[in-house]
Amino acid sequence: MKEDSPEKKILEAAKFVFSKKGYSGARMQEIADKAGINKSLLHYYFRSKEKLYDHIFTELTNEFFPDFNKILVSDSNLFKVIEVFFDNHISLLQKNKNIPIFIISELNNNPEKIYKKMLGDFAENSPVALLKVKIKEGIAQGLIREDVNEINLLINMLSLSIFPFLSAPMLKLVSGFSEEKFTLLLEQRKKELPKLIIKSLLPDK
Amino acid sequence: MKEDSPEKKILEAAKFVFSKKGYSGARMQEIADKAGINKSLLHYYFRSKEKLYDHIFTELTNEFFPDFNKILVSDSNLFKVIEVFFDNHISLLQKNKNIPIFIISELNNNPEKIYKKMLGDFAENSPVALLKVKIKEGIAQGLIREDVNEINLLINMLSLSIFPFLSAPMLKLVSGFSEEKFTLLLEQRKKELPKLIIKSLLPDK
DNA sequence: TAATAGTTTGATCTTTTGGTCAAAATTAAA
DNA sequence: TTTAATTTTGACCAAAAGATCAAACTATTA
Repeated sequence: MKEDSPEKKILEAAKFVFSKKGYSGARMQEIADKAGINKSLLHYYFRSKEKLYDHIFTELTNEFFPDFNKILVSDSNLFKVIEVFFDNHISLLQKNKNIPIFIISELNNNPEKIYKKMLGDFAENSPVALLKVKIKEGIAQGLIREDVNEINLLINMLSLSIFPFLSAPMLKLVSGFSEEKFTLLLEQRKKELPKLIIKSLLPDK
Repeated sequence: MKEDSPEKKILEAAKFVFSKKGYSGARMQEIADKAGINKSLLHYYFRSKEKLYDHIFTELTNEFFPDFNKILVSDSNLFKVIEVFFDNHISLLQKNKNIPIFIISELNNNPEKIYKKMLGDFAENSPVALLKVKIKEGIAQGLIREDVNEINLLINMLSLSIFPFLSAPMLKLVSGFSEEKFTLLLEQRKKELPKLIIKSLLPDK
């Protein structure tokens, strides 16, 4: 498909508008305008708003979930996995800044849709299961506390990497955070967060 | 205002629908149905959808931001402040489970609106400024590391307490998390998260 | 109790918005 | 170069959704 073909332009525009305003907030007219084409052409290529949305949904989740899973699949130990996770996951989000708000919104409006998608993408190797194995190994080696739990760990890791992207608009307003300052903050977090999480796993004393 | 007055019923219904579906996803008809009244009555009491939304917006943020601020205003030391924060903040969110998604969405569609609200509510005593003072005290006493930064600390605290509510629908699907199990998770986090954060602040060794 | 003010409703209007369609323009094929 | 297929457009349609209004109903009060 050519770079500036109508399809490409539509998909790009739709991705932008849907991910920013959600399904109900998005307007076909706005997408058409942004793509520089007639509204009818939208329906020519993608029969309906819903079909177009489904395209975007698939596109966005496809470029996100598999990468997300790959990050956790690794043969290194838990500490290394955590280090790599924050670096890769935050980098991934930097390339798709509005994926978090999109997925969180979708999750609230259509939990089943995301769930089905995840079932397909994660199948056997769910992040939760993977973490569980690594944790068991760590405990067996006496490297981490015995009460470490995979769900809590995953929630903490996801919280810390995703939340800044959800609150980015606020950050930008509050502290006069420029785009560059935000980038700096993220780079700093890529290094600090693994330390923070690992410290919390270590046995006391 | 009486408990079951139309106004009350409308506000309750509107709060539910708006916070679940957002402004553009909400339907006046649905609000009317949920309130058990005629759609015209909605317009009789609140001239327009936007006006009604503004009411809800004010109501939701009013019951949230001031409490949020109160939590951080305290004369105890940083560690105590952190402990109290997680307990109170998570409890507050438990009583308003869909506030996080509402505010995050609003933040993305209308950053200025939230910003103005915060400016009014926080005025002089911004949480950021308050944390900064506590951190300085802690550093002066040699209790915490010297490179601790108030923005990062606040982001971490907010991330860890808010994110579970944003991803609750997923949790409920993935691990067959029931409402009770979710509550249990939260109670556990109220105790674990202060430890996690405090550990990350302590000087090495 | 009669009159007035306030409340509630159903019908209806208007605007917004997703969607269709025939015709024009463009590209590909014969 | 003519013909056929494909793409693009503008005009229009229909449904959805917010808003209005006069009439009916209820409560207040003079």
